[in-house]
Formats: sequence, structure tokens, C-alpha cells
Amino acid sequence: MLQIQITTGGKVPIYRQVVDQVRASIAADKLSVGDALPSVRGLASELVVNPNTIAKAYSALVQDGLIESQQGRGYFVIQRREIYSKKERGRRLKEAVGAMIAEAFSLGFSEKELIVEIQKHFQTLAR
Amino acid sequence: MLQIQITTGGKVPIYRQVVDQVRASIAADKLSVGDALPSVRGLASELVVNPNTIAKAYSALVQDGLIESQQGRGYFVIQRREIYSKKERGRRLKEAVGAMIAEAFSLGFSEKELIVEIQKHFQTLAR
DNA sequence: ACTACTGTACTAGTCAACGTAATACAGTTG
DNA sequence: CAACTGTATTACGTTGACTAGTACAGTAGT
Repeated sequence: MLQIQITTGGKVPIYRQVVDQVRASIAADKLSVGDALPSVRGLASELVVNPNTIAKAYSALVQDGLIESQQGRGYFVIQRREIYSKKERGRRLKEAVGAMIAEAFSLGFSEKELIVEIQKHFQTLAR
Repeated sequence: MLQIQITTGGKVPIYRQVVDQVRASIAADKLSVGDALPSVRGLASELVVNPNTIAKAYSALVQDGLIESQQGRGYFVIQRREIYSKKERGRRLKEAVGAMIAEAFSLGFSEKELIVEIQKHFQTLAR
């Protein structure tokens, strides 16, 4: 079963921690298409938070097109809807990466510093 | 003298309206380097707002590198410097990296694929 | 149909951030 | 020293984000 951990008291809201961890799990193939997510109430009681908090997190993931809800059954990972063609996806990725690097360089950061920052981001998401 | 008008009750805060209008005036060369801005108290009483509101607006413009303050004398338009504070640089970098990662994930790319793309970009730049 | 699961919708409370103000402090100029 | 300038501290009202309480609604096995 999917393992999710949260920390309270910090500045990152609970629902966002859930979103990020589910997103990361999907990206890392710990969750595959068709897999069920923990139930809203189940995860809520496990994390000792209100069901609505989990529902909000899952809603965000539905919005992202990563999962879908089935009323009365649960939430399931779905085939990512390919809004863009493969070529277009590549183009957009290149664009996003390029824009980020341009911004970092224009701010005077070195390649090394940038990589460190990116790794920090990934570590944050992995938690 | 510089003309500034505000509307209250809307969703745009007063200090931001002031910031935008001053910025626009500088961009339109209605204000040139060395020109003095209306005094904090003068503009405040003219617009019937608290001096702190104007001070806050001017502070934002100082932060942007558009004007400078001279204690006891006033605020003056300066040559624009494209330098950000250390803190601001960090904030902007984090923002840029976060936006890029979010875009990549929302496009369905995995962390691994993203890293590969970033490395390719660096190699291209290195040439 | 009943039961025990699922998700959903509405409402409300808590808290932090934002925008603004009141007031007192500090520097410049003639 | 008077009359201007900007600055800092503190406080207060409003707003929005986050979370919780509670009730409603669909699904599946018995």
C-alpha cells in the first residue's frame, strides 16, 4: 500500500504534501494505471486529519488528470490523457527547461548552484 | 508635478496603484533620472491616505531598483540597476525551478526524463 | 434491503498574511 | 530652530487559505 507521511506545523499545507507525494509516486511508477489510492477516510484516519483534507488533495490530482474518482468505489490512477502530441510535449519541456535556465543565468547563478537547487526541489518532493 | 489617481473599494490595493503609476511614468519618460517623486506626506494628504501607504509603495519601487530614498530629502528616480538582493535572487530561482518542474510533471515527464533534458541543455550551452 | 464501505457538498472555525493607519523617531535644509 | 523630508514600531480590520464537523449520496457484498 502507498506510504504517505506528513509533517504538521510547517508551512507546507497537509493537502499539498499529499498531492506532491502521490504525484511523485506516480512519476516513480510506485503507482500504476488502474491502481487504487488509499480511501479518503482510510488515509484521513491514518494521518489523523479530516477526510476533507484528503478529498481536497485528490481533487487537485483529478484536476491534473492523474487520477479519477469513482463515486462509491474510490480514486484510481488513470492513463494520463495526452493533451499534447509527443512532439509538442518535447517542445514544451525544452521550452520550460530553457526558460528556467535563462532565468537562473540572468540572475547570476552558476550551473552548479542551479543543479543544487533542482536537487533540493526533488528531495522536497520525494519526502 | 506627477499626477497620480487612485480608486478605492476595488480589489487593487492603493499602494499597488501608486507603484504601477509611478512605474508607468518612468517607463513613459514623464519622470527622468534625478527627478524627485512627490513627498510621502504630500502625496498621502493629496490622496487622503496614510503616509505609510505611500512609503510602502515607494519602498517597493526602491526594491525594484527604480528609485532611491534620501533620508530627509525625498525619493528620486535613479538609473535602473538590474541587480536583485541575495534573498530576492534565491526566491526567484526557487520560483523558476518550481515552475519548470511543475510544468514537466504536468506534461507527464518523469524525474529521470527531466534530468536528461536539463543535462542536454547544459551540454548545448557548453559548446 | 441492510450494512459497511466508498466519494461529495455545505458550513463553519482558525490562523496567517495583507493592507492600512496611528504615532513617534530621525535626517535635511534654509 | 522651524518646516520640511523619510523611517520604524505597533496595531487593527479584512481577507483568504486550510482544516474540521456534519450530513448527503453512490457502490458492493451479504
